[in-house]
Amino acid sequence: MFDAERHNSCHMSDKCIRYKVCPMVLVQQLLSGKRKILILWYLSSKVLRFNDIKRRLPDVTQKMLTQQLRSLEEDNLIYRKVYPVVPPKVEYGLTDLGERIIPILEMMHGFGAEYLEIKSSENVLQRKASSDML
Amino acid sequence: MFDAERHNSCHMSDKCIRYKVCPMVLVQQLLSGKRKILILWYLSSKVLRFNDIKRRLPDVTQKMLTQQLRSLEEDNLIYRKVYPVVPPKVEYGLTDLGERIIPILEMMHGFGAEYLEIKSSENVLQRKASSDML
DNA sequence: TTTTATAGTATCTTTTTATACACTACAACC
DNA sequence: GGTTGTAGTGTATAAAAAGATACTATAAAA
Repeated sequence: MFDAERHNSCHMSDKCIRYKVCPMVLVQQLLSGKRKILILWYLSSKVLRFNDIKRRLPDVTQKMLTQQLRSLEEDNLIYRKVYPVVPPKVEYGLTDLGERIIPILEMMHGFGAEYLEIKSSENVLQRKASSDML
Repeated sequence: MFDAERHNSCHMSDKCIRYKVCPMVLVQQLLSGKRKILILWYLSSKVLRFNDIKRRLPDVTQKMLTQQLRSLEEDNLIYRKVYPVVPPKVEYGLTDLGERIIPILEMMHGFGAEYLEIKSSENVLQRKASSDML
């Protein structure tokens, strides 16, 4: 495993020095999962049940989703509320800590949209350039 | 692989509808690597050479770092500039597109710091509570 | 009566990711 | 003449992540 405490060579080390772990290394660890950002994003609009999340992530297996959810729960970014009913009902939502990520998620969404805009305009230019060559 | 085009069940789908891919799914793909966020973070302060980055990521092997860098380059978030000298010199830096991520990285850093604050104050409380029980 | 739905767990296999280690070129330094 | 440094590549192996599939309980609906 990647040992967070061993490196603190961040260019904000003046601000980081008070922590044993570099905040950025921590964030990298919290968010580096194949679907964690998306799960947080879906939960940022409302509380969802297990299958609600699963439906939004069509290519995830139950096992993997459970794993990712447990990991986010361990990190205290989401909570898990079990209703003792049959059939089972389990709700997932952001914790107070998790809600602090929402503005970051919103910026990411904005960035993704910009990225797509730029890429598509590049493609338009490329198509134009290659048709000009005919 | 995880097929970005197959899901668009984002709660911002009104804004996403113009794209084939949900911007958030794209961002998840761009950033989900074990060290991508950190690499971008280090490059956001200045242009770095291969070994400069490697030194900042003590637990990464050359091969893995090369792989991550190539992937970021493919996604057009970083550039790679080779100087034809001996010994070799290669510089990595953020592209224009990559620079647009900087504000997100800065917020992440802030979030990480908050997270650590909260966690450490919880630990203080925990330690206090358990010592009170003696 | 059979089917459907929920939120999982258990087991096995495949795929992906990561590691260790050896090797390259050539200039400059000792 | 031997060593060091750079930025890699190549091969083999080990570890981790992901996937497929089958299975659970029980209520309610068809």
